[in-house]
Amino acid sequence: MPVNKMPPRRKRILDFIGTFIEEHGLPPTVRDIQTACDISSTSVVDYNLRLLDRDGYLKRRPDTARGIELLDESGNPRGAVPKIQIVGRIAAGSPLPAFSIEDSIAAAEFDTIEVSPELPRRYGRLFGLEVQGQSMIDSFIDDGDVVIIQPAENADTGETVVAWLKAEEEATLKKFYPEGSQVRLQPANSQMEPIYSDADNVEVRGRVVQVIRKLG
Amino acid sequence: MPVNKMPPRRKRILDFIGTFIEEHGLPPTVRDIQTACDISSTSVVDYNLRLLDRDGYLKRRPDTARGIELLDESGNPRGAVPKIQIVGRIAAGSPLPAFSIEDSIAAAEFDTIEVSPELPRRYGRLFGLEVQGQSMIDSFIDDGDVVIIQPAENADTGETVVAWLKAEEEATLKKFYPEGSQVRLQPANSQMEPIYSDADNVEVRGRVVQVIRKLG
DNA sequence: CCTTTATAAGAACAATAGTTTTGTGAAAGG
DNA sequence: CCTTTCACAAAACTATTGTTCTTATAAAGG
Repeated sequence: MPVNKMPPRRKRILDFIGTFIEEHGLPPTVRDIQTACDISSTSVVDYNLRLLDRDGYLKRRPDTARGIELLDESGNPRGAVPKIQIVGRIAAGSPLPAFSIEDSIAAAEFDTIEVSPELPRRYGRLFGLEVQGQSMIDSFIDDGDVVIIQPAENADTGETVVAWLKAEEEATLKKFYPEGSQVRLQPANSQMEPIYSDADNVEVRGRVVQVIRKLG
Repeated sequence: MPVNKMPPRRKRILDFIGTFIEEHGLPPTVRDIQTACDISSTSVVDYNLRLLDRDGYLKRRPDTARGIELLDESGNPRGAVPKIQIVGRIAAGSPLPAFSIEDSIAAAEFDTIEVSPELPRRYGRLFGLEVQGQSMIDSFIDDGDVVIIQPAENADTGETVVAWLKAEEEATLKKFYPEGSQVRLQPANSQMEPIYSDADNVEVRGRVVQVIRKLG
């Protein structure tokens, strides 16, 4: 059952559980839900929780007080600190690592970076790349910076993307401007000159969502 | 009672609660703690929980299943999404806003930014500044970037700091190198020249912990 | 009209889980 | 030596909270 076609009462229950956890730091009891959602019986709450469980919105721990755990779209526990895998390094002239998420999960040898929970909430599945060297200097990106990327094969005009230039075998981080059969790749730094390339030569690998520089 | 002088059993209980919440998404019961920490009676768990509560390590909700909430050093609930206040804007030539946290809390009109929970855990109290214009271009910092800062009056050699130049009435973000009665302020960009100033003229306002650039 | 299904209600039940009471031994202070 | 405090233990008690059973209603399908 999709979230937009959910009976209002069930949606209300689901929402309440989220805000309750947010507010109190622990899940609500069946009776908490009952009173908050104006339900006359605990059995009705149980009934709806069972359906929400069945449809993958939450997981219930049987015979456990407050044994409710909210899940995200992919079935993972929500509220867990989002750790984003740094699947490789990006540097002009060096190929990008495989973009397959499955590969990344299989090989658990990658570094991770903690990000704000807001990010996965807004953008879904993300991955990170560490910038090596000062090849991205024209976009204010320093050696060691981590760019958080949402996988994508295409981008809107003006979006900052990870672009792969086939002929040059070069990855770069630029603003994306399709211009007919050409593509203009504009550095964030307005003092630098854009790159023009044939549209066939440019592959968008993902949208850049955030750049993080750790210091100290 | 400081955490390093805590009886081992109590420390073990505190640690267990943390990992349990991390793993299960809800706090443990008294009996969960009992078995995990090899304690013979629930009353002993209760006894230690009471002391941990008294000393500000956690908060207990009476008569509530799993009513344990871990607190951080400042007494705020842990696990809550850390929202950091952007207390003002930084730009060369314009004065910095007041650094008093109390003022910031009083005036609730500020924007906030969500960061990784790791940050407050490692650095304690933080605040944010939004960079205005391209005055920090020499440190790879763009217009609109947010710098996360730990308040501090002094810094170690080589740390990146927010420095206030009294005579120039100018705030800047540089690496800090004290050299006798002089201070060298080195941009992160190695191609740019450092600033030298009299030590009396330089006030450290805080250490830069992270730089965040939002895109998309 | 009958059957099925989804949803809801009320009440009672049973398991889970917080609290209390009583007691013990060791260490500290006088 | 006595008292107090701290830390722990065992058992019983009570409150909370998940679960189940029975019944009811409305909508849908035939």
